[in-house]
Amino acid sequence: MEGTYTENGKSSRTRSTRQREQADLFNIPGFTVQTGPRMPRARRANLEGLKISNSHVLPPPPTRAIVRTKLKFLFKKQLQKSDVNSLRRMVLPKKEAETHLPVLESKEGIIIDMMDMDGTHEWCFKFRFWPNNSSRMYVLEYTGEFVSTHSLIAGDYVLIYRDDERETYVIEAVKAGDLEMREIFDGIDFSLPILDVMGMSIDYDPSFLDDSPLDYQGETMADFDGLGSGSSLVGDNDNFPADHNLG
DNA sequence: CTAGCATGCACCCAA
DNA sequence: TGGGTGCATGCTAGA
Repeated sequence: MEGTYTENGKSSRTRSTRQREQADLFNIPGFTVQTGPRMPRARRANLEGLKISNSHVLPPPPTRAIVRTKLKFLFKKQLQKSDVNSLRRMVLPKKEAETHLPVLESKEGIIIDMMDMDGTHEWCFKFRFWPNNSSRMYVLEYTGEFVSTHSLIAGDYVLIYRDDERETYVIEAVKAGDLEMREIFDGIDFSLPILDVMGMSIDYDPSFLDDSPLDYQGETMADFDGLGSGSSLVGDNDNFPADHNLG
């Protein structure tokens, strides 16, 4: 039983100070500073109302292609062990999450649909944050099947794009060794700040990918039923920062 | 000194 | 009782 906080001595702020700041920042009702065993946690939020399927991935649509679709590269994330383990969640870089993903008003977060660049999946993730010290920690939940589908391991990458025409996000799994090849073939430096990359207005044609099991037949994402207005990008465009509307 | 983030782990709940 | 969830803890980089 973890009953006391063990300061590592690197910070002059005590845990209680940090927790008080955290409580103030997020206006947590009934919060009192922990000085002993952890407080009992609130009852777990009921997710039933969110109508998330068990697998959190929508049924595989017919094979479709993402060809010459205008995609804006938003950011990439190198996966850590904790991103690919059984917890089925990914920690997102704070700056990128706040800049490029919908603004979260509550820690409960939102459901966000992402098209898979492989053209055969549409993923239903939960984008939320955890209060963390006096800041936030952004996570993408229900990523387990995405990770297993693409056999992702620590060191691999996920790339997040924005499709402004369809007003949806696109997620791509990239193996660690493949990112360099992507930069070479696409001429994109994924390490660049986002505005530098966005200025290129990526015309993305993934058909060169050898590891794609798909048959790109010149269709567009618009050909796929279910990705139109019904796509449940919770927290609609009003929530997007202005720079999402470039182009 | 602070913020960001990877990860540990207490706690909750369904089986 | 085991797995999942939510938050705490500790490490690291940068201001």
